[in-house]
Amino acid sequence: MKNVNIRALARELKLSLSTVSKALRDSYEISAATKERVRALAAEWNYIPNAYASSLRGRKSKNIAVVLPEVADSFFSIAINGIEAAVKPKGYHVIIYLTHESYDGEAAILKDFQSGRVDGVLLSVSRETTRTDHVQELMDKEVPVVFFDRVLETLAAPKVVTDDAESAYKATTHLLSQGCREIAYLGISEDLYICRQRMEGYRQALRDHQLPVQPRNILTCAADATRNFQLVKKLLQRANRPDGIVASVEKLTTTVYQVCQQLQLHMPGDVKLVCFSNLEIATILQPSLTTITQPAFEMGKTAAEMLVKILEKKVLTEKDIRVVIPSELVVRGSSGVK
Amino acid sequence: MKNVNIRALARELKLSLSTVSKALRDSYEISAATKERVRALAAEWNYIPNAYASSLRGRKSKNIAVVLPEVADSFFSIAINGIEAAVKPKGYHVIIYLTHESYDGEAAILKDFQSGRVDGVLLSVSRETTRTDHVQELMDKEVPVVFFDRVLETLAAPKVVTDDAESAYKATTHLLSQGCREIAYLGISEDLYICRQRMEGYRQALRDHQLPVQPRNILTCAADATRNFQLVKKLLQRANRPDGIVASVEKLTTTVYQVCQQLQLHMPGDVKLVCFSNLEIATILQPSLTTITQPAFEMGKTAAEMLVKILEKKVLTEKDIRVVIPSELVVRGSSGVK
DNA sequence: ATGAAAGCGCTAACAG
DNA sequence: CTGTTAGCGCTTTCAT
Repeated sequence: MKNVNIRALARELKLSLSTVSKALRDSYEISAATKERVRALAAEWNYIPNAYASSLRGRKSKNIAVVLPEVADSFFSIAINGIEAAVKPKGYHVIIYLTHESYDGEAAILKDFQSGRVDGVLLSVSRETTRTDHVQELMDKEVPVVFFDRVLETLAAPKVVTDDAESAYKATTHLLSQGCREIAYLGISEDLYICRQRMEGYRQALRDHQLPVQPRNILTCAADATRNFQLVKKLLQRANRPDGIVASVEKLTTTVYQVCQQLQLHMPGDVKLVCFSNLEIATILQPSLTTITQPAFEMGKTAAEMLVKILEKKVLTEKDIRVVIPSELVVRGSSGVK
Repeated sequence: MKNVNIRALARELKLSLSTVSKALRDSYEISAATKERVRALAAEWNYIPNAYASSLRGRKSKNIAVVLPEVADSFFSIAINGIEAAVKPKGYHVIIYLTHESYDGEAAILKDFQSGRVDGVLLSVSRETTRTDHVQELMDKEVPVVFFDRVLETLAAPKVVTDDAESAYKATTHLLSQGCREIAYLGISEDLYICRQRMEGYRQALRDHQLPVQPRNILTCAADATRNFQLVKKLLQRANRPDGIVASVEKLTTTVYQVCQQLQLHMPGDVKLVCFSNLEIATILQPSLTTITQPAFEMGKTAAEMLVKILEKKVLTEKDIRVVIPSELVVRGSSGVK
């Protein structure tokens, strides 16, 4: 790469390596005059410290990893901004890794972190992830992990989540109050904790209204878009088709609208819909989409702040602290309110 | 971090450091038996090489940077997948950096790459970027840069782009053939090369149809969503308001639909719209959105493949090679076709 | 086929 | 206040 290193600066200035190093790090041991000389030459020569050398030496990289299922999802893309906002001022670099909803991908990525590449990890697990050992192993190597959104509940690591069960409860109750009696729940995984929580909220709402929880109304849309389309289509072609849908994930918005279009079902007349989503375009859909809007930015920011705190050894003594930031039900046209 | 290093393995196996190192790298100098012993213990002890030590020594990191304006945009999020697809098999890591459309952010990020943190860079410049020196400086330090989509035309670096001018030409011609006579063009920057190209295509189409290019019909929507909304609203409130719009960027879709909604303008009756966009939801909008769909995945993949080739020294002798992958005009409801 | 030793660039403990 | 020195963990000559 480049050859301006501390040694070169030292030689030029007729100083020792360590003096230059200390001067650059603004050590109290170095005289103001010397510091000035060093800084001047460093600037002039455009000296950039070698990241690997400092990391090797100091055993910290100032890199934090963000491990996500995907980035084509407004929740995650907004969360990234929150994360960046929190760590940039602290001088950390954000490295984004994508699992593409694959457990193997996730495990391979975390494995790699054992090489010391990153100082800490922000993790939102894949849809497939049921095991915890890959994360545990990393934590055993003293790499701090903070979960956000899609957490592994049983691990003793900090977690930042939203009130999934309550939100789904609210959404379902809202649909009930709009007159729905056959409400379906669309999940993307049977294992994902947040999906289970959301489903739980949905079930509880039904129970609290003396309505039966029908297995036929609970779908897992874990496949590709075309298969999800078929699944939802079948659902909405049923004789006793649902008159309300709670969709647990943004992706399913398109699916439901498309199916309704094809089946000539009218929203909100024939079917009402609430979707967990941070999509900006919720307002321009016809009808506009009633959403549960998650605090994506805040969740990312909070998780990142916790991680930085841990890295800076203002250690959280409670390893399994859990922060809940509530979501908001934003009522729009798709649930029948003009 | 962790303490299983080569030294520990060597000690345990009663071998020298170098023998272990060579064995792990499958050197021809080492006997099969020894290799086996080494590998076995390495596996058992879960040895993971220290990334910084190897990088420091070998002056390569196996990291490539992807520098983007933002990630909440389907073009970029899909492009990332193409990039990953290309480099994962080669053992490279993808590190995503976000400029948030800021030149300063971009410059700071590239500056940091001079530390050797990454072996090469895939770059799509910010809306604000007019200067080239920050990139030139990096290239001078022998860090290979490959542009994709948003290129700096004057730099002698490989570029992967789509046929921006032609696509805009096609879009405009399409609107003309649908009967539009007062067509507006919405850009996001006056400097961005691709925006200029798209605008050029638009102008050329008008000229070829003996229509005047009206400055009043060319807007730069470079600000936040609310201000863009105002701008577009003003445009569509004009006495001689446009009957067609070519929007150069996905973000503006929402804006245009919202304005039409508020002004009670009917698409495609009152206004027709074509948008550069890879949005999946194009089909569920009312009316469905006519798009110019860019080959996002292929562009990312191609750019990444070029970069890898350069890194592996199958050098491209032509530094300023330029690959053009065409976009596709997908006609839907918003331009008046059912 | 194996090992000794130098060194990538930087930091920090220890001396002066 | 400045300098000497010993590594961080790994790869790579150059011996043996």
